[in-house]
Amino acid sequence: LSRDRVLQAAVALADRDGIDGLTMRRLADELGAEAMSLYYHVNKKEDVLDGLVEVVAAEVNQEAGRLLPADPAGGWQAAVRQRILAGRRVFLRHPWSPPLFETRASASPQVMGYLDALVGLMRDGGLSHDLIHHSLHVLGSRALGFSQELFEPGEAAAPPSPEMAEAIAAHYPHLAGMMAAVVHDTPDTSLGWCDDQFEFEFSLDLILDGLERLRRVEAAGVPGAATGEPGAATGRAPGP
Amino acid sequence: LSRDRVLQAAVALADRDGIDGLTMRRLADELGAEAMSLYYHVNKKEDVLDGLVEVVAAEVNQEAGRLLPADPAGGWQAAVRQRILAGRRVFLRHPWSPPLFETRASASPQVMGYLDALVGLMRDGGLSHDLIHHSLHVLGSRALGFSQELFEPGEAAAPPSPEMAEAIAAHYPHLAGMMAAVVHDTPDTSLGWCDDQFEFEFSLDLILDGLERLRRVEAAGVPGAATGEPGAATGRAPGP
DNA sequence: ACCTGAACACCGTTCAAGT
DNA sequence: ACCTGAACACCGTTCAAGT
Repeated sequence: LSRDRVLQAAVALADRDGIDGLTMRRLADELGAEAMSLYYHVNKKEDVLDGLVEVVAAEVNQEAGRLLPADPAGGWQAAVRQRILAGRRVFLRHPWSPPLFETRASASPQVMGYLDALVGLMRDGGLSHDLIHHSLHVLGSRALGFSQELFEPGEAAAPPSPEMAEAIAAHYPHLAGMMAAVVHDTPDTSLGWCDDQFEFEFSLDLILDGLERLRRVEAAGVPGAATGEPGAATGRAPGP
Repeated sequence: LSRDRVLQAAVALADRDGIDGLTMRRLADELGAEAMSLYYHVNKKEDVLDGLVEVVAAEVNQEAGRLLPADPAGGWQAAVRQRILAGRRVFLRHPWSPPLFETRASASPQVMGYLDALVGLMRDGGLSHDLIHHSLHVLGSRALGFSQELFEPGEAAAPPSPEMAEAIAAHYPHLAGMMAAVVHDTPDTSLGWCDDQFEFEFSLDLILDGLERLRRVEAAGVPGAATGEPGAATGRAPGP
């Protein structure tokens, strides 16, 4: 019994039963010990949860570490893209972990290390520190490899039944129109009308593309011109 | 005592004590009743949490409903932007609610109504249903008015102490460089080196701008050309 | 119809006690 | 040094009982 073994067992338990199934008592059971024994290796349950973030983030770093150098033709975007998609593969294996990262990422050395490397890739690509800072805000959790969907994958992703669709159409005409059009236009994905991997990559590319555009603005003009104020960033005229 | 009064009290309690302070027993106390009385008006605690999403989302719709029509010169982006920023004002008042939305938005008629109107605005702006669908994925929770930060506002947002900065610099050179540069470049915001409102608007504009660009691609070319496959969206050549 | 008390099955955690 | 049993203060929830 050790802190490490406790954390490994906790990951396994969460993978199997979800985060709600992770209980100090059940965790101890899993290890063939009494609940109170855990407290010799761990301060509180909070400490276990912090440790889980650390373990999963380490897995992300390991997955990212296995990557071959990205095709230079793809620019900094290709390098960032493949790193983030590597992270995503890990989160698909541990779907209970994103909510944990959302509250605890800031405390994790492994996460800091991951982001440090990501910032390095962007720096190599010629982005200013200021633009990189903004990019971390735009990416949010996507920088790590997951995104919080409003309608979680698998639920709204399943095609609604006809009578359900009818009811939706009556109250939410625009949503209904959108759903009908999407299902119709992409029959190949109609078993679930949202392809999560596709949408993740689409979103990531849209953001990386926007950042690259700002990099070019910076490179061409006055430093800070691209990031000085909202609106300026997108070329809109400042409001009244 | 009624379902409505229970939910109102729950919002007030969460505003005051946070989501962890929201307990069936304490909620009953707040209402001058016994814990078990609540179960006459509510099925389970889950039902209360669903209700909270509904109440907050209704507040978002109310805030959005008060908006004047956006300046037509700003295009669909101005309309979407002001609607989303209205939502954000509500979430600033109820900071405990985003995690709830992340798991329960799909069940909420109020959220559906909000999104329906948002889709309508984009439709008016000439975006295809397909592009609108992607845009909801890109925006994620930002469509509603909040974004999940990896480093939560207020913590990493405070400038690190000198010795802390030293330690960070040793292990995370790129992060340290970024932090130093950002603090140096924007001394006016140095009391907290991230201006959350600015970053939210910056990110939102970057995304809306990317979507508008795709709309123009669609308008100019073959339908679906802008959204057919990852990479195509950003003009990159498809990978091998 | 609406509310309640007692009770049950769980939590995380403390603390004194074991080896 | 490491583990444990009993106990405490809390949970959500059921159920029979009150008015």
